[in-house]
Amino acid sequence: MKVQLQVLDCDYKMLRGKPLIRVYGKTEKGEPVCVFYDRFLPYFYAQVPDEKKDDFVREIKEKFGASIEEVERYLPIGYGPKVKVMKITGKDPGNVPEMKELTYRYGTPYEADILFRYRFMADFGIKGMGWIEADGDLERTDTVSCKALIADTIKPIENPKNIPLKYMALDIETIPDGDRVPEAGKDEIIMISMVFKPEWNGHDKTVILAKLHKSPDKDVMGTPSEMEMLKKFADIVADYDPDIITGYNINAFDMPFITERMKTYGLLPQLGRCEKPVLIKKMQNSMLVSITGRIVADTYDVIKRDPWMKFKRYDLRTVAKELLKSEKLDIGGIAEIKAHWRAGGEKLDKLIEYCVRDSELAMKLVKEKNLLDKFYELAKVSGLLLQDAFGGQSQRHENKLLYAFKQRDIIMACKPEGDEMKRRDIERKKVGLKGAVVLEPAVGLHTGGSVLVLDFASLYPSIIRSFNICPTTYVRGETTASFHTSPNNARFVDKSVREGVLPAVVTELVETRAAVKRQMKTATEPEVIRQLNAKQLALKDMANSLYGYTGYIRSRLYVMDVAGAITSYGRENITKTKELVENNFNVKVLYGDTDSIFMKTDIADLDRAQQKGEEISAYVTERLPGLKFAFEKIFKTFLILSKKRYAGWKFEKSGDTWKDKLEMKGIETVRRDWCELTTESMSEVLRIILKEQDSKKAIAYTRDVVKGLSEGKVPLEKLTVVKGVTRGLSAYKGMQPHVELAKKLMARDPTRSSMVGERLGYVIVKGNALLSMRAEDPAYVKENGLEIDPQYYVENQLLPPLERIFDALGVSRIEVLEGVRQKNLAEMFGGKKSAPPELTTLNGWDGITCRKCGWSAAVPPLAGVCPKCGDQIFFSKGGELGKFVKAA
DNA sequence: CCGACGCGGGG
DNA sequence: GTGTACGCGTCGG
Repeated sequence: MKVQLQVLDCDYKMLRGKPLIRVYGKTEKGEPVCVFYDRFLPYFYAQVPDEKKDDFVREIKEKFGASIEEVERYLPIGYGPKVKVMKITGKDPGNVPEMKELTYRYGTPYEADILFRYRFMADFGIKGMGWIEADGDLERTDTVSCKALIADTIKPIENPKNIPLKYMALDIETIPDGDRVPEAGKDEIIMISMVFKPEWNGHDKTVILAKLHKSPDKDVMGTPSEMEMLKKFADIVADYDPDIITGYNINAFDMPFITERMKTYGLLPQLGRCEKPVLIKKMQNSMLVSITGRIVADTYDVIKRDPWMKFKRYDLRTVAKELLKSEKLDIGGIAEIKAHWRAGGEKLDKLIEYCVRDSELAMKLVKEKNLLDKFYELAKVSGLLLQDAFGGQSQRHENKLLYAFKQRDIIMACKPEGDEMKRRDIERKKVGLKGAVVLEPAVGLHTGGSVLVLDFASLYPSIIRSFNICPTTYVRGETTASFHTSPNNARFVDKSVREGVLPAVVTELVETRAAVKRQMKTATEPEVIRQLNAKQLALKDMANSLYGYTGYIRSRLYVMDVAGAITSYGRENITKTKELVENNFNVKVLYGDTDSIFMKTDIADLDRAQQKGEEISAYVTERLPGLKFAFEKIFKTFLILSKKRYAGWKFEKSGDTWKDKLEMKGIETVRRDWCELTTESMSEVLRIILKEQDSKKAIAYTRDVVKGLSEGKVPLEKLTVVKGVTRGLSAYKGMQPHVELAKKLMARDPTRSSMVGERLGYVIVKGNALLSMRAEDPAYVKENGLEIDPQYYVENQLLPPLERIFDALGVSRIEVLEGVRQKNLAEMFGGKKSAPPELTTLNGWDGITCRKCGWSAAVPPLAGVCPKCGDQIFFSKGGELGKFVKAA
């Protein structure tokens, strides 16, 4: 029988001494199917000097029962003819690493570190999320949970469709004792929530608890123990049979935790579509979770890595609020989970709701924000399995190039190991890899006329294509073929001699993208347009990052000359362009970076300025073959502080109206350690400078803010900086304001068991203590009439970013602050530092002391406890102790 | 301008 | 599982 399916996953297992490939996928009808294939063996290539061949062949045959065939292939690096290499076929993929090491002792292995499943997929032309047709017989098996077919033939087929998948989002709650992050070795899971799309047996969600619980809610289910809950969880996963498992930070937390808890009870964590248990791999920092037959998609991972999604913090609270306008449920801090769990009743209901909400948010992120679309397409473009498409760029290029090399009879190099990595490190330190050129900026504010910005559309891909740059066209030594020399003095054969693989791949990516964009214009269904857009983005990603792979130190195709050639052409190009425009047009180049040039014209009219831009674009493009220098945007006013830092009043045409916007690069107005006052002042100063072109007004505005600060007129909310307490307080080494505040809060309220997980807002109050010690809770400041420290806010929050701006305008700090009332200035910068107000009222007592360690001081510390030992402190008078100083 | 730490998310 | 794979910000030199 024949079956067609979209490929979700692929693995292999050894069966009766032979590897059995298993391709997991879904049919058009949405039925999960696994295709077996048992006639494929692991192989790789070896190049061994003639005099060592006999020994090598004998040893590898003896040790591994390998069979050897001599074949002709091109080598991956350097232009040259095919050479004779040995194709070594083994019996077990597990032996290949050892065979590779053996080969290194005699010569050079190739393709000896390609994962077996990718070896198979590349040879059969199968791609992740692509479609295949298999012909074979139904197979009775208990190793996979879905229908299985033992295939005679497997081949890729064309089908642009994406099968609707089944999604399950999950979230667990645990209750560690004390101030710790939960540890699977010690702490129990108390509940697991799951959200289903589409629904499971009439449930769109379900929550299971690690204790018996009667609930009128059909979606809530108690179990006698954690172990029973975990069993139930595995049952639900098997019964629902999701394709995608998602959740927030499940790779680093929930999945490893569940897996380990199951193991402690002797339960095998089989959550996949075969007999293999969940595989958790911890790398230096992050975790890798593999569940065969399914895809684990961690929304946190996806969002954190997406360069387009920038947040102050990447916790679920922040991300959900920004992206979904939906919030996590508030249960009063993470430490409250235990109390809610123990209390039962309504409190437990609330905790259940809290747990469900987290799963719902993760599901919404995936489904409403279509977070996975691009990864489906990246899988199809690169050939990687969807699970692996979440990884880095390098794997995508590696796999894409493996396919391309194979089609051309070129063998792929292995990844660098110990010695080779050392060599590369040293080479890089010695020679260096020169990057792009950044033109010296004309620092300052540019007004009058306009600033045109033009840039080279996909510069590096264009260079790779135009100059046929590739490891396979790189000339080493003598050659009779015709070649050209790059600005960094590397030689590449002309395209007429041999087209490079990189140029061919880039061309395919760029042309496919153009075709997809054309399709988008005629498509009508939103669903289709979305998918096409994702595909277009994936193609763009791949095309633009291929250059990076050539210069990546762990690349299989790392040749400094090749990476250097691309950037050297880039540098030459932008320098040439600068000359071209300055010599032939009435413009002055103000700045340029890598592929863009900013030029000042005296044309104020937007339409005429654009016309000039188009003119320049055509002129340059005509003179630089293979590249397109495109008009991008106009700035009416442009402020440049330094390389990579500028702001401009941008105008872009949409339809036939001009839309304006303030654009900022490298000048952040939002940063997590800045208070709102700073953010707001930055934006306003930039707005005044760029839109009103009135630096006097900007200075006056700044003075007003400073004045407001010194007079205590700025609301505390605008001065508050929020930071999260992420670990136990004793785990912090250095001094951080929010941590010190947390310590104070704990001291003030002994009922608090932990601050971990809390987000603390703080302001800095007046005083002599170290900065961090002067962080205070805004509410406490209000209640007790404390004063904020205006000097801190002016010197540390407000002025540093503003000074950089005024600097570029040639305005000094003195000028900015001039005219702020003399009294305030003296108070703030003049020297004498005022003590907290209540200290002046210590009538009758002459100091403060700690009875326990003897610490003493003239003024009480804000913490209200001894800064040395944390014990209670007392008023003192002539050696006798007074009463306990209660800070509140 | 560097190299080495260190941290993120989760309960 | 034929794997070794961050990336940015801060701090001290």
